[in-house]
Amino acid sequence: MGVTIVENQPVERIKKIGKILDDKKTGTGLCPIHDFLNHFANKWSMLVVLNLGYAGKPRFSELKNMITGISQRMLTVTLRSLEEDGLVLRKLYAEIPPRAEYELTPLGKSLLDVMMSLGEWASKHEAEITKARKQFRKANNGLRKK
Amino acid sequence: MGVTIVENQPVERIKKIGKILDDKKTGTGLCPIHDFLNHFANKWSMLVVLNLGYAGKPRFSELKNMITGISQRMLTVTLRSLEEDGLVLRKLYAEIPPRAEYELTPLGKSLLDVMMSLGEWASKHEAEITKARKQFRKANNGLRKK
DNA sequence: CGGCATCCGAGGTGATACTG
DNA sequence: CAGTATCACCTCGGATGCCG
Repeated sequence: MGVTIVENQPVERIKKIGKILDDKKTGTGLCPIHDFLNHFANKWSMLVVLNLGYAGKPRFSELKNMITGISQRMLTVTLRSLEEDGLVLRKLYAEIPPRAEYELTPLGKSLLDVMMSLGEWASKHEAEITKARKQFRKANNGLRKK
Repeated sequence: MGVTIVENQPVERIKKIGKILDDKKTGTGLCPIHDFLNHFANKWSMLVVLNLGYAGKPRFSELKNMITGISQRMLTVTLRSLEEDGLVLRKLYAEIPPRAEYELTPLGKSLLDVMMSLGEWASKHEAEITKARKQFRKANNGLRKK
């Protein structure tokens, strides 16, 4: 029987990945996903997007309270970055005291869908990963250790 | 009229996100997605997973050549981390010269699906983001600048 | 309240050299 | 070939203080 060929891996999938990876260079010389990750692969961006999707139009302090462990600075920086990328819309009301509202743009909402998939995956497989980590550490205890 | 309620945002989606965010704490006191991101939110992990999904069972050096810009060290570290999380399987053949093969575990393949969604999103919206960035910079030139 | 500027330490990342 | 080890950098991210 066919040992390695195709296996249960659809050829179509391979093509898809190839497209993601190769895609006409972005001018930066990187594939789109790479370029995307450069800006977006940090733990706060995704959490902010998810929480914005959850909350609707939270104010700055509301958002800060929602996201466990985030500092004011990081929330500011992350929001600014997302705003710059066109994923988040910032509305500042010139009131006293000042008020700011944040919400996802349509582009941001489209990303939210993907983020949700990722979140659901994490939620679903979290236990598996934790288990794998323990096994790994047990198996390699004193082996690959320094 | 109901100003903020529901809007065009399905209630079901809100519930889903809430679940992702709140889920019974992971023991670390963080929601699953947060915990996941702590280990996984760096630019290399996702690229390695995607390339492994693409290549099948590449050797170390093959993988290194596939991923633009990654250093030997970072590839090693990333692979080790993924292996520890149970996403990647490493087969080392005791030959001369040595040979190592890497492949995704079933768990890793399930993540691949999600990564592909992310990759397709990035590929699809990359131009939009680039455009948004330029606009943002133009609009705020000398405004929010230092 | 909603930021921004600054300082500073910890850790991520790369270059280089070495080993089995 | 497939790593490990060491070092040096340099960005990330927290703490603090100030402003509109």
